[in-house]
Amino acid sequence: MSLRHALLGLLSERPASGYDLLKRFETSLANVWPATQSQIYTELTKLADSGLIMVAAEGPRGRKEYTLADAGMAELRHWLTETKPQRNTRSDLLLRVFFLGVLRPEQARAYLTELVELSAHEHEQLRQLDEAIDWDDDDLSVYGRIALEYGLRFNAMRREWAEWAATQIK
Amino acid sequence: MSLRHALLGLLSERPASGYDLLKRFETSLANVWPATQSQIYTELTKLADSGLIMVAAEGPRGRKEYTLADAGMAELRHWLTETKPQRNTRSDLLLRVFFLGVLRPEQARAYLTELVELSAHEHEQLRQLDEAIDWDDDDLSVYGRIALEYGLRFNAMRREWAEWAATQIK
DNA sequence: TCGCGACATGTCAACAGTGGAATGTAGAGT
DNA sequence: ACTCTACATTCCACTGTTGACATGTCGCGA
Repeated sequence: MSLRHALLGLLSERPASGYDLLKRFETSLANVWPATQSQIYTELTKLADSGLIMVAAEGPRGRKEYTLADAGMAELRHWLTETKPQRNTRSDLLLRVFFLGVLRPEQARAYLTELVELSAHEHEQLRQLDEAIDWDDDDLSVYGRIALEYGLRFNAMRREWAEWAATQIK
Repeated sequence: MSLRHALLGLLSERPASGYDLLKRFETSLANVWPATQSQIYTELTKLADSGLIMVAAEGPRGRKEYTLADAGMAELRHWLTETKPQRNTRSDLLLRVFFLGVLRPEQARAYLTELVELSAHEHEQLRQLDEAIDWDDDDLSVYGRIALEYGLRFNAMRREWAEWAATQIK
């Protein structure tokens, strides 16, 4: 149940409406924890019901601006410190690798080459994002930069691995 | 819907019962596509209903041994070649990093240090697994080895990243 | 002033995944 | 003969995720 914590986390930075949060999911969290509109609105209602967040203000188009309640902040901290990271690794990308043996060698190699390109492409996207943002010294910047660096290193690693893997076939 | 393809993939290697497949999920696929018992049995029934697999033999304890049908092999090949890998990246581990700012610096650093240890531990487990298996030249070995190498590189990367990240704080 | 795009929320059906309970059999060792 | 473990399947309630549909408003530019 990490979606609720993602929402609490975003609200810990500043108050926001469901719509605002949706936008922020699409941009900053898209690569880490994608969420749909329906999921976000449903979860916000539940969070408000259980008192972890509150409606602080109502705006123009039925807009409801939520803020983090004390209980919400406590829950967020608890999630960050007390709960152990659970292995959530589910990768259809890697799953396919296990079964490449049913294809002809050149098809298998083609799949790995696609992965090389995919990784290179994603790496480039992140690099451009990195350049576009002017990083400050605040928390958001420090941890945002750390998360982005993960993406860069991950894609570099995956690219090299796929290149190596292609040489292993046949 | 990758579970069905994972099952098709395993059955492409050799016929098996639900119980057999469960064991193989627990060992070889656990790090890539975890699945529970209930999920596997349900999916096998659906696959048999739609004619992608067949009950080839019935054994001792109500055991049903499934084999891949031609249609199943076709579907497996289709999945491997035609469908593009979809970004399934959902990482609660990385999600937390975004919000480490709400903690005190030493707590944030502690989290990253935990990640270093986790990565080192998983790396070691995979290294031992690598040693325990005597790799042949067959398809299973080649692609199994490639997948395992991914795990090794991934954990090495994550470890270095977390070590670097810890130095970035405060 | 009219229309369009961005803002804004809510609901629903369907599917995927989790965890546990219930049930029973075959075979190996004592 | 007995018991225990591994084998083997089915069902169920609950939560999480997806995608689509429905509905409406504000404010800006032509």
